[in-house]
Amino acid sequence: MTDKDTKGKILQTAHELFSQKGYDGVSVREISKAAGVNISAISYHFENKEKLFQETIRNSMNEMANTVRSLREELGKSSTSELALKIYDYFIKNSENLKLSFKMFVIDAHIFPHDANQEDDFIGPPGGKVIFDCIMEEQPEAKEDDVIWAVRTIFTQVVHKALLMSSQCVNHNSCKNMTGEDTRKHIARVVKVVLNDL
Amino acid sequence: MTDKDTKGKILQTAHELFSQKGYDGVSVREISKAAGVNISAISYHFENKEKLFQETIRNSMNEMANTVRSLREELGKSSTSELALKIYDYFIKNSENLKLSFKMFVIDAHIFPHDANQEDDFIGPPGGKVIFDCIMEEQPEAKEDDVIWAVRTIFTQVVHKALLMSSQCVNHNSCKNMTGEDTRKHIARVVKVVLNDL
DNA sequence: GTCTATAAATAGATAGAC
DNA sequence: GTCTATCTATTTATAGAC
Repeated sequence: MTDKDTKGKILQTAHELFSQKGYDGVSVREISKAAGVNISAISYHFENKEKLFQETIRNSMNEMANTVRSLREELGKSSTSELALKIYDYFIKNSENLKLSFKMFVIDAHIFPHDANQEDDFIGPPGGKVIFDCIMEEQPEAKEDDVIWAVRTIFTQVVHKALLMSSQCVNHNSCKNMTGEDTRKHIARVVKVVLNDL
Repeated sequence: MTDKDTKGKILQTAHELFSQKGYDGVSVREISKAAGVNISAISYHFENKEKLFQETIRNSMNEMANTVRSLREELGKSSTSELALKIYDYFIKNSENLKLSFKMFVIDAHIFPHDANQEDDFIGPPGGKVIFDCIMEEQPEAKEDDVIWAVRTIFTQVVHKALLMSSQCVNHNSCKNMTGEDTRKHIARVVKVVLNDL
């Protein structure tokens, strides 16, 4: 089973490098070297660089949605605020996933696979459906449109804050005096006022 | 004065292309060709690709902050909601600026110039100081920490929404059913609930 | 200040042996 | 399924004529 080993190592390494440097910032040579496999193994397993990237994105989006789901299950019937912070913590800890899913979504949009979001029924970010359900349990009387607004507002804050915190820009003026705890308080407050408006 | 012409054309073209494709996605050849100048003119005027990029970023950040300032002056003593929507409209119309300032801030952070934000006194995004002032005029009794939270929350929504709208991802599942008017309503509502909490 | 020509490195992809 | 070797194109950067 050297197949699965090699293919898996390539995928994992590609994930890391693409999220750090973007699609154009990484060469297939670099990926193969970092993964400890031969260059031509990438062509063999993924046909070309573009298809490797798309496969990586698909994995990343799926993992994101699945993780949000499992975070919700772990927490049980908890508050939306707790869930949002759990998701934030996950993004910080596994920032590669977030960067791949969002940054590439915006920057390398031309090669972003259109079937990457598995939640075809839900209009929103991957994992958004879980937050939606959480809010609906907390406030069963809320209208659906309002809850979708709430999900997007909360998710935007979580993603944006996690992106800034996990980037190298924390030394920049705009991010100065921004600690992880400050950001958590910021998010919690956003959740509070958003839910108050439902 | 072919000097200023050439240098200016390079800067303008670099601005467009970098914001579309990112630092690694554009070659200096491509820039020189699109700008209608000779390749070596870039080395001559900017030394190398990296310094051209940093100069472009600095211009973009300055223009962003200046525009937000002038939008505020145009509006006179208006509501924060109106200002936020004006800024959103500006980002949509001039999305290259936003992409350069934010996307590169996150993705090409390793070459982001540390002196790009001219508002050294204010902790927040370029242009954030203007929103801060606007809120303080609207609610003079508000505490500074609360207003900073409000600025960041509002600005995050505006930037994030504008980024999504100006990307090619509008055909993606996550962005389906998202029109410009929906987004404006979304932002207006966020401003409303945030200011209510001050 | 602008040009041509070119150096030197690196890119993605593949042919063919094993 | 993995390897070496290599093709072709493109990259940044610069030397030197005008």
